[in-house]
Amino acid sequence: MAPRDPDRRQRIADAAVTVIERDGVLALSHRSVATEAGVPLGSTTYYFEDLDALLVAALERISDHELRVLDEWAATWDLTTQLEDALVSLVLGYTNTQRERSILEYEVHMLAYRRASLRPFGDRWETAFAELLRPVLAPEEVPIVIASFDATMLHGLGLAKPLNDEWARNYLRRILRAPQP
Amino acid sequence: MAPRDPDRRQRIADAAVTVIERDGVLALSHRSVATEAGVPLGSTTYYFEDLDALLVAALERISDHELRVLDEWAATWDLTTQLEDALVSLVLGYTNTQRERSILEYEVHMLAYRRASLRPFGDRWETAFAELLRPVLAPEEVPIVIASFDATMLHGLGLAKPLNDEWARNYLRRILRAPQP
DNA sequence: CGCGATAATGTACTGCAGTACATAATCGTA
DNA sequence: TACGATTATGTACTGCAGTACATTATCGCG
Repeated sequence: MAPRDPDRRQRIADAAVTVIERDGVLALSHRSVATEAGVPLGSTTYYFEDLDALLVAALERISDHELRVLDEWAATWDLTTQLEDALVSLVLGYTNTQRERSILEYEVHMLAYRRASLRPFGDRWETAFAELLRPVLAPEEVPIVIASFDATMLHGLGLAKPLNDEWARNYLRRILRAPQP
Repeated sequence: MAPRDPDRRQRIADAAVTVIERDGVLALSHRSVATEAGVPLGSTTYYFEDLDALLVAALERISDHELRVLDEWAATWDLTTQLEDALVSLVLGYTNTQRERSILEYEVHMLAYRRASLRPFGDRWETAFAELLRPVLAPEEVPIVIASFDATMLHGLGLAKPLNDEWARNYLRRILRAPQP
């Protein structure tokens, strides 16, 4: 028979994303997701082998979304000539208007240290970011700029107040305009 | 009556530290700690109101230790004249020989975003670090240098191989020797 | 129209965790 | 030495979570 509700699997995965974003990765359970999605408990176990599969599906969706945002960012700026502005804008967008999501990203990064099945998600975004930077930077500069991006992000997320535009710019400028040794 | 075993509370807290370091914060439970400490289950609930109290006690001990390490570091180097070398040495020490501990530090940082009771631990180390840097840097440089430290740490922890000495030095140098705007 | 395959569900089983608490052990002191 | 205050323990209770699985619903198709 054909599925009665062909999107159900996706809807469950979406509910998982919602739960994770709202309450953190720890709050993920078959039951919390089933409630969130408005489906019976049996559905979540029917569509996902076990909890890990559900988590992976949710992280996949989150990750996909993040990569899309990153591509849009790359399409908006001319990275060759506007790298500094582009990076500042990216950082501010994340820390000030995508705070929850960004925290989640780093949460996953940390989780990945302990749970091997999450390892890929820790790297996916960073790899894509590196891909975008590669054409406009010397190869050895890429990890340096990425590290400086992380630094600005962490600083911004740690603040109670929104990240200051000039602070971010100043930090990134030091890296980008540094004299090569 | 006098306590039969006056150090028991400490021993339990130590066992909690061991569990957390070995298996992560998620693995912490009354039972796992009791087993680790070799005490009956009743002991952990006797000495600690609830699991959160136990977690806090463990994080306190970890935090204390980290602050002591930081003080030793500050005493070893003349930060006024050797700041670059000192920072490189600190980063390498953490990423290459204190890897587990360092990951744990960032884990707690992330947890603190969600659990209010852990908030203090996210900041304690950073505050102490800032304290040490304040005398040798312009005030506005302090958060910048801390951010660069975090950047180098994250980069180092993300690598499969040990962090490269020269990479860390190069990164930090860009921040420290940048021309002031 | 009915039948079989597939989709979907509800429930029950198991294990673990936090916590409460009645009970026992211990030791200073009168 | 006996008592009682305090320390310490074992166990039982409760709730939640993952998972298995028997059962039911649905729909395409002959």
